[in-house]
Amino acid sequence: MGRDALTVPLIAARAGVTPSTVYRRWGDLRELLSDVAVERLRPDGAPADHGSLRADLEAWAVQFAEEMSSTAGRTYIRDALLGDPEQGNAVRCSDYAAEQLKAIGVRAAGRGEAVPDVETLLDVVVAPLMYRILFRPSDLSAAYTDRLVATVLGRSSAPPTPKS
Amino acid sequence: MGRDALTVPLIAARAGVTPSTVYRRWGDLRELLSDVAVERLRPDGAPADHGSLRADLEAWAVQFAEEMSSTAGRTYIRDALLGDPEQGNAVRCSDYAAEQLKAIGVRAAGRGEAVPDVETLLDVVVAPLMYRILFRPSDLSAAYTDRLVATVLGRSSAPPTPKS
DNA sequence: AGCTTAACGCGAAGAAGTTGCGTCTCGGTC
DNA sequence: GACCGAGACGCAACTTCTTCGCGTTAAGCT
Repeated sequence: MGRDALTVPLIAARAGVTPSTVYRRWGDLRELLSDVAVERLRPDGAPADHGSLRADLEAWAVQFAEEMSSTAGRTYIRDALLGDPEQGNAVRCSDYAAEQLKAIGVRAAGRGEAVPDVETLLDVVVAPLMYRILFRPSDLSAAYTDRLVATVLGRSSAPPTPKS
Repeated sequence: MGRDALTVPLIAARAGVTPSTVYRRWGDLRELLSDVAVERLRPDGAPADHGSLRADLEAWAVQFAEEMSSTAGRTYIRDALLGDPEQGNAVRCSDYAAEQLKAIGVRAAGRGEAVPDVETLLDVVVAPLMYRILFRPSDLSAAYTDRLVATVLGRSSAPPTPKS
């Protein structure tokens, strides 16, 4: 069935309940889709270990870019952003990325590597990717993501203001 | 009247036409709001001249952050993003920022200053601001925007890959 | 066992979205 | 100057979604 032809009565029928139940629980189709989107955007597991901070970040960024820039990914992002005016679901999406980056950072620190702040990673790697996905149809090639990672690694790797 | 209580029949009545006319022309309330949002997000005029590239960028970034992070601004951004699956309106918003940055850059070049690439400015200054506005409720203080500007000015100011 | 609370189904009423048809106006053409 | 085609709009009927009150059921607690 069509994605944008989705309606609350259809979902209710599929779920075996009446539409009023769905309306009472979620109040709106957008809120429901927003919750669904957040669930779909949740990362599967811990980011893969490639042996070095740079390799981990590059691999993660490439995968992130691919998933988020796909048609399905962009739909989920838009749904997540739209359905919740309180930004709760948007924050959740950002937290997913932050958690993954945090895990990569902890692992790198275990290897003795200098690790950039998560906030810095969000600003330098995630934000440009997301901005381009949402606002500009551009190529998010591995070369581009690698450049972003190189930027953040070439910079002050241990900022004086740790977050935790 | 309530912002989210807006409906096509209301708009049609205000415009003195029948709802079917509005539906035929825009097809959807979201598309209409998207077009309205883009119009509202259009910058008023050329960015102010403060005598130096750094001052111009800082002033522009602060104003941009204030406007976009306000309740009205975020609503417009969301409307613009949401109403157009083809991303045409989102691209338009990004182009607005790019044009402003371009103007600042041209002016700085006229002064003999080294000017960062517009793409770089978008990645380093605009993207983090927009990402935080959309995904993270954080303070977009002047200190933060200044730090973003300092980052982009401290970096390679004339990348080897000019865009135009 | 009896009570409270929350959730659901049901059905009606209201509002929004959709469509086909007729009319009008604006161009261009003979 | 009259005719004709295209596009846009109003009108109205129809479908679908959305909301709401009421009665019922099931779960948890005393």
